[in-house]
Amino acid sequence: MSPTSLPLVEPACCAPLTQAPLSADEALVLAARLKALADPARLRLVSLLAASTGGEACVCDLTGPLGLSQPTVSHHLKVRHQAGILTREKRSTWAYYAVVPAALAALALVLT
Amino acid sequence: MSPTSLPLVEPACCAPLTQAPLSADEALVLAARLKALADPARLRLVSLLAASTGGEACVCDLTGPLGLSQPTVSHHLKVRHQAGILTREKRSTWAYYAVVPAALAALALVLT
DNA sequence: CGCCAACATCGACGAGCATCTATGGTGACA
DNA sequence: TGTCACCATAGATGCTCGTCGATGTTGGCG
Repeated sequence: MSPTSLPLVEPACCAPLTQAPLSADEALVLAARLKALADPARLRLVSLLAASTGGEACVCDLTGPLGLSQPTVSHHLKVRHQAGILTREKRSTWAYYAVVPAALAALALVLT
Repeated sequence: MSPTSLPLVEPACCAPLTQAPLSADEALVLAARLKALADPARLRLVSLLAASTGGEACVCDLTGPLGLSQPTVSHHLKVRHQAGILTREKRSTWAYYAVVPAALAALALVLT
């Protein structure tokens, strides 16, 4: 998809699915956001981050529990950061990622 | 994945993502359910069905608005029926599909 | 200044999947 | 009983994407 960032939080994008039929464009945006979560590794990433102290963790803390290589973890983090689901903060050598609660809430709302 | 049906409604499966870290198995199940929605055509299917009178529609009513061939629509409906998101009722010549509201609600709950 | 650790990027490979055309099965109706 | 919709299945194809190894970049430290 687009290599640039995809604003997730601000517009609720669409009304709940069960209200009005989705346009092709709206469906495209929503599907992209759901795809950002519809993967075992990415779901575990979210829960690992959320359960960490301070709600954040660096890449090196995640490769172990996930059983994935460092480039793969870094790739997932980047994709989901672009989707607006994660925040990224670089402190010296380490890059700390955290979950954006509003992003998940917005998706949940669409499912009614 | 398994060719047989996948029970979606009954167990909430997992606690909200932000509570406890997900096991690999739980993540697999959840991801499968999210993937059943993470596609533009399938999202539009849900909204079309939900917005129809009586909350149901037959295959021939969906191919037009979706712009997809009949086998493709039939395929999507089958997959999501197996995922527990849709119900199927055959009346004479037509096959009517409807949304299971509880299935969407269960997914929304996991996103907290 | 030189070395090392943490992270990002690149290129490639393989699995999974959405879609199509063609075909089979089934119920309605004259 | 023959014909015609409606729907499901089968097989094939092209694309997306998750994953990896290799390499580049940057900041800390002796």
